[in-house]
Amino acid sequence: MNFTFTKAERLCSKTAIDDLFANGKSKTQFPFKLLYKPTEVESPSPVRVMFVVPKKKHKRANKRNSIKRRMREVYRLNKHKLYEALKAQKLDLMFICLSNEELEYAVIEKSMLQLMEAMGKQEFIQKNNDLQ
RNA sequence: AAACAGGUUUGUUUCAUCGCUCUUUAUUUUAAGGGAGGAAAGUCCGGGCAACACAGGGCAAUUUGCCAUCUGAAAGGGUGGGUAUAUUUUCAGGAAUGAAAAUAUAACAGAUAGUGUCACAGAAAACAAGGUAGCCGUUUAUCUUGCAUAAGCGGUCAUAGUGAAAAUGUGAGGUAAGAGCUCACAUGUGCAAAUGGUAACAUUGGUACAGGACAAACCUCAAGUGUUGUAAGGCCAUGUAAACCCUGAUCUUGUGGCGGCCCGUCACAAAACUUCGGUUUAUCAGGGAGGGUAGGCUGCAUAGAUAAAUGAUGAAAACCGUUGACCUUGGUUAACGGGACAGAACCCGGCUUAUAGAACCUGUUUUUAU
RNA sequence: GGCACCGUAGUUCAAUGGAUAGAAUAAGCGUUUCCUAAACGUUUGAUGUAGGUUCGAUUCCUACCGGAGCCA
Repeated sequence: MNFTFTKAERLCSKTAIDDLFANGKSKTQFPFKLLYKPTEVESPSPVRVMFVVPKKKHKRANKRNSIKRRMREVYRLNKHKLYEALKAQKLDLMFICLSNEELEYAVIEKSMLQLMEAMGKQEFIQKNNDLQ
């Protein structure tokens, strides 16, 4: 099992980000909101992901940084479950923090796992529908 | 000794697992090494660096402003001194007040270069002015015949009153009453001088004057400042417009007819042709306006990226707090809890603001002892 | 990252250094009406925070806090 989190697994292109904001679908599970969109772009990783903590919610840069680091850590340790659920489907993801408070690791882990689980199911169903 | 306030310094350490970023090495993921701060923050100043501009001088705009000295590239900072104001203490005095000392504060050049402002109240707010208070003189009237009352005219600003502020204070002379009107002493300011001091400034006598505050109002004086900021700037890729307008230079150039084209020839000319709708009007350089692109490299670092690394989880040690136990009155031990402010984005130097805990220094208050 | 700017009633705006900080609108109460609206009357409500200059500060200066903006 691979726990690395390299550059290819992150969503870095400005055009892709704009596209995700414009055309992506969303799912909310409070402290977080998830934007997602299936893609056809060729990349070595099945999922490209990014993490957002808005400046409106957290004024101080060190607090934004620490929340982003915890979110990234949760994703890094649990991404293999999402990969198994997705199979060949490729996906762009964006996690947005909605909370005003500084979140603990356990809270982040719980709600992000729920979101990723739901994402796996939803994409599976959608893929089946496309096949039918 | 405790509490509080201010200042300076410091700003936890180690291990395990899983990771991130950069460099070098390897070349398919192997090894080695580097990886946040005192403020990285605010962007308040100064500089480097870059692009553009630039004969010289002035104007405008803007910054700084007691003196000496040290530090610094500069901005700024340190130390000492001077002056002013405030507070406290002591001394003198009946008091008003004065003198000395200590502490704190000061954007602390100029209000006698000029302009402006000073609400309300008040007679008057800076060229002084002059009232239905008051004081004084005088005219008329009254009857109580007076050091009277009322009215009018005039003098005056000491007294009262207004105000944040009322044209220096005390005493004497002077006067109808008064007034720097005059004199003496004092106070303050300007001028030139002497003495002390590197200087700011202080003291002394001379002379002229009596002048309100505000420059954090304009301003004056002295000393300085070219403008814009790394999203600057340079290179590459992608993409478009080979079209339009202006200027200059060059050339026989442009348009139309004929010969299939290159090209040649004929006609006309800044206009030519036309189906009367319109169509066409050379090349090069510079500028304008418009269109397109929405990426990368560099700038760029002995930390260093470009949706932006420096971490997450667990454990231990030291420190602090609470509770319990033991010996005993400050130690040991157990459990639980705590660790601030804050995260580099071109780099330095300062300033400002934030900061748990620890150490040191200063001040205030309380308690105890002498 | 850099550069420039703004904070006044719940809202939109005024106010030359002179004060009880004004106007419209909103909100509350009342009058009118069978009731509501409209109209009329009335009340409440503010200078972002902290210092300084000044007799006096929304205004001038300094430091913070907050909010919008520009760059190729």
